[in-house]
Amino acid sequence: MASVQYTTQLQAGLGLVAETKALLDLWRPGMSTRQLQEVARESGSFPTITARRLRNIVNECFAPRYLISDASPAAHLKRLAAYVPMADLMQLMLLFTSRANPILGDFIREIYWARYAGGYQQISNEGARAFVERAIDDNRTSKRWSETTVRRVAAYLTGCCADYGLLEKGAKSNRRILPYRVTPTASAYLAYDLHSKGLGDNALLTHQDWQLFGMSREDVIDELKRLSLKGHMIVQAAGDVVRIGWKHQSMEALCDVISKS
DNA sequence: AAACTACAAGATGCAGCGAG
DNA sequence: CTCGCTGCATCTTGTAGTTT
Repeated sequence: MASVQYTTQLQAGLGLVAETKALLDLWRPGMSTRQLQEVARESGSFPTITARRLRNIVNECFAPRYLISDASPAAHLKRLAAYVPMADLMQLMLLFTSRANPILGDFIREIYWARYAGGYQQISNEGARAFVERAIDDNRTSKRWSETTVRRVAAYLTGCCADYGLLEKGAKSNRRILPYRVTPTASAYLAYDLHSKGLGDNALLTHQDWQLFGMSREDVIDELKRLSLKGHMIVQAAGDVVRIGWKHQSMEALCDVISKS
């Protein structure tokens, strides 16, 4: 159990799909958070947004999600953005947003997929609220949140899921669960991402990031086998041991191959 | 029963504030 | 300064009451 603290950072912005895409266009490798903020302000891409709000979006949402690890997420997404469908980008945004905001990742892993598997039709903000209250009881927050903050963070969790396509959109307190499945682009990216971080082939299969997409170890193996048909890798499964032959030399190489397919 | 209206309740965008 | 939390304003949605 990663005992990372939960924060209310999601409140600075939920999915921000369109804003993220616009910022990726403006961002250049090597650009700092502050520079991006300035470029965005002067670009005219955000005519209706105040400087204060832009600071929220860039510093509290874009930077923690995509400018970590030497900005590699931003660099990769920028490479992909022009070529791959929005649905693929949104899955990767979900991945990075969940890593930046552990409360969202845990909510998806523990509540969303449990409800999905249980055959429920919808998830309510009340349900999300119960999750938040339990987290506070478990000392996952630095202090006990106020009543309004609990209610709002609960709504942000479901709202963010809606932005990324896991739940029905719109301002609702009870959202329908939508069919959701990892795409080949997202799974190939995640597999190579974990590999490039130094995870062994077997440890990689059970990494918690797969559970954002509701995938068990066996689901991951099946998915990697499908990817092998596309030539991304070679998978050898013998009993409990899995060996993967990695075809691409780097994340950059993978992104280029995906873009050209 | 359907359509319309008015109002309450809820959701979200935004920005200020205190702590460190 | 940055980070994390919360209050406020606005917009959206649900609903009760009224009219057709």
